[in-house]
Amino acid sequence: MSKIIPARNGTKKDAIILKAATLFRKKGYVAASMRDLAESMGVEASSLYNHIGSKQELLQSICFKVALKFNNELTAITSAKGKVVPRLEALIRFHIHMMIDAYDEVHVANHEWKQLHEPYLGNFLQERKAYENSLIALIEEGTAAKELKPIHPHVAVLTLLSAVRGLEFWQRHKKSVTADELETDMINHLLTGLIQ
Amino acid sequence: MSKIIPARNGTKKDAIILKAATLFRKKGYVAASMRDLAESMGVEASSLYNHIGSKQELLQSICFKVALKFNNELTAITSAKGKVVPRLEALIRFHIHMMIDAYDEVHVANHEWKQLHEPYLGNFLQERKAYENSLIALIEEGTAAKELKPIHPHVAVLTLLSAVRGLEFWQRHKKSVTADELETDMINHLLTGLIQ
DNA sequence: CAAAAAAACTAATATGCGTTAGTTTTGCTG
DNA sequence: CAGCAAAACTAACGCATATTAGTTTTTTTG
Repeated sequence: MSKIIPARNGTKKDAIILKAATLFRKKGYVAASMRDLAESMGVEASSLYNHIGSKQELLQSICFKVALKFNNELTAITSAKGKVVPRLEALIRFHIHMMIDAYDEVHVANHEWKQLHEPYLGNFLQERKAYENSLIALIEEGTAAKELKPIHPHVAVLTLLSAVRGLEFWQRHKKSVTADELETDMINHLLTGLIQ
Repeated sequence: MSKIIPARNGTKKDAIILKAATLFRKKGYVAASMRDLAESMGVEASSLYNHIGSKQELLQSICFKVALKFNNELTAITSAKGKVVPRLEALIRFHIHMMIDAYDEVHVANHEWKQLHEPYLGNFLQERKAYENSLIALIEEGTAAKELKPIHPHVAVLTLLSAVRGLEFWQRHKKSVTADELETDMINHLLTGLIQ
């Protein structure tokens, strides 16, 4: 018999959620079994149920924890005063840092939300939509102030969000590019383009 | 009893693969069952096996069909003569068109390749890596010719590929932005930036 | 140190899965 | 229309799954 070790500054439940995020990222939510998860914690599958309600609850915790963090940051940024460009830059930097600090959880929220049950699925999509709309408003503010080029704001948001989401593929290049270089180059690319 | 209707200019197997792509995109490969697939074709699950080898084979067909199309196009573009920028532009346009014409299959190849068994998983990743490397070489060519800004080519490729991959989220906005507007705006954004 | 609570265990349940075997129906071909 | 191949069907297999029930072990508490 082994024991579940609580997460740093957290409960045993938190520890399970963290391991679940790693496992769900690696294998996908459906393909990852509770036995896999239990094994990775050195425990039998049924023992997990002393701490959690269900497998689905784990996914919900992960997805909404991530959503909350992004929402808090975006709210701070959109409600701040000042030029749009530096605020946009701050948001991109935040996305990059989230992808580095909470890689597994962000990855799972991005890829496995489909497996959420109702009403969580609907809530999650609604939060995403709201996030997108706030960002669209920020772009429009920038275009109106002539800080940004005239561009269809939906397209700009799509490009921005997709680009930062793609940071999940960056793990492979960690050796050749540092996080700082990445940040600088990506922000430059997204804000000022590739062409000399 | 119903019947499987062959794909236009194709076999019944092709028809199954097409439906599988749609189903795998909607529910994910693991969550999608052969019974789901059969039902969507108006047939019993076991009947599918008169035409296909296995569920896994369906995923393999989808992933490698997509990979082949992308590889062919990139080979044509990288081996062409001329300036880098218009070639890069052509590649981005190709990605956009693929996402519109073969949405389900591209989506599945992008999201479900993890579920490929060896040696297909290894082959697929190798093809992706080669694709990325060719694109990096193209960017480096552009930087050397001073057509492009000095940027870490890994970052540029990551940003470009991620942005076009994100087109899968565009279905929602089809009403407010046409494919042509999307193409123009995204290419402008990626090549010349957002800032006025 | 005894009682109580927490958390592990074993065993089992019901369900759904991919796939196979064997059989029947359909539809083409001579 | 007979014979044959293609393709559908029903039924079942073996296996993995999430979860529950009941029990035992460990840890905490008074």
